Amino acid sequence: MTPAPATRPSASASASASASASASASAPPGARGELRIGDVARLVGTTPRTIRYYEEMGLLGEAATARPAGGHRLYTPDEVQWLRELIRLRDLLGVSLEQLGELVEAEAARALLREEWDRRQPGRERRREILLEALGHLDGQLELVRDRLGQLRTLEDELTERRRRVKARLRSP
Amino acid sequence: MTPAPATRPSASASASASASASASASAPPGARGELRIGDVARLVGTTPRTIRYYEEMGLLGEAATARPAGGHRLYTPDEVQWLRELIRLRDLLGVSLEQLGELVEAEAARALLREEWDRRQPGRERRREILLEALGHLDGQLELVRDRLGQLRTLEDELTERRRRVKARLRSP
DNA sequence: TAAGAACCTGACGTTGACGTAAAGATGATA
DNA sequence: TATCATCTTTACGTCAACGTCAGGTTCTTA
Repeated sequence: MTPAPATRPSASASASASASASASASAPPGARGELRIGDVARLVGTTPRTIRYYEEMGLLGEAATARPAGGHRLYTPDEVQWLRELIRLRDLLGVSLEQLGELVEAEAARALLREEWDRRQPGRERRREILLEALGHLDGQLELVRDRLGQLRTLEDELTERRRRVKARLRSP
Repeated sequence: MTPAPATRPSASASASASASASASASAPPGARGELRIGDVARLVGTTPRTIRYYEEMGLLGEAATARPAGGHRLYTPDEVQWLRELIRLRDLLGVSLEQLGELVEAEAARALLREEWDRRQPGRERRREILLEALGHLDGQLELVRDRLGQLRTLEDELTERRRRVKARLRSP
């Protein structure tokens, strides 16, 4: 249901790709490509309530929490993508929201660091630090994913073996 | 919509094996290899309450539901194994107990058929029927498992790619 | 500018998957 | 045979992850 690979902008001042040509033929809500909570919910296949709940749980970083004038929440395409990833991890890894928070809290920190990165060029040493942290974070997620993959592969093997046996008995009574 | 992850705190206590170790200083409870609910719970890493709940939900077949004299539940090794599989599917696929029930309800039917198989030799035609049903059932499970596998592989690829980029930037600033 | 759609913040309700406590029956063991 | 661990049912409690309703505000559009 979510075919879009859409990798996170892992660094550099990319940011571009303003998805202004989004669905409905309406004026840009946030003067830029920002979307309102209802549209975001439809896009990622959830409800506004859930998004607010995730914010309450601290799963959406500072940026997504910040509120523009008027009090209505607005989300950049990056934030929408971030939400998608959260949901994907939730569904595929089957972790609780709290575990999910721990799992990605480094990611939130990374977003902050990225800002620092963009604004004032950090020194060589600082850059290394930031990149290493991102690396450790990715390794953490990868370990979880690979663990799951291993278990699922084992299960697949067992099921396949059973299937093979049933088929054998179908051929030779 | 949400598959609702298991509320269990620690992932898997497993601690399988030691099937005979528990029988070290105790007489066989069910005159055969049958175990009582507490032992079963320890073996599969859950609680008696959960096992009773699964029975209540109809996840344990007729056999496991049948009660010997005294009213205490007794489980054969096969039934213990069945419970293990249920828990594994629950954890790995992250499905609700209701979905789990649908997913394996054919399995329950299969258990009944197997009994029939053992007791009176079914005719060639009937055997075919039974085997074909088992096959369809296995295919159903396999499809779900493989679907999950595909999604997880995609996720792994994406994470690996990000990792690669971070490492590249670590080498060449 | 007036209406209606969408959003806001509480705050209480719901559902699934169990936990837990009570009061008594059963089983194993000394 | 007494004692104690384990089992039984019944029933209420809990926790996460939202759903839903109320009363008010903001946006968008005719």
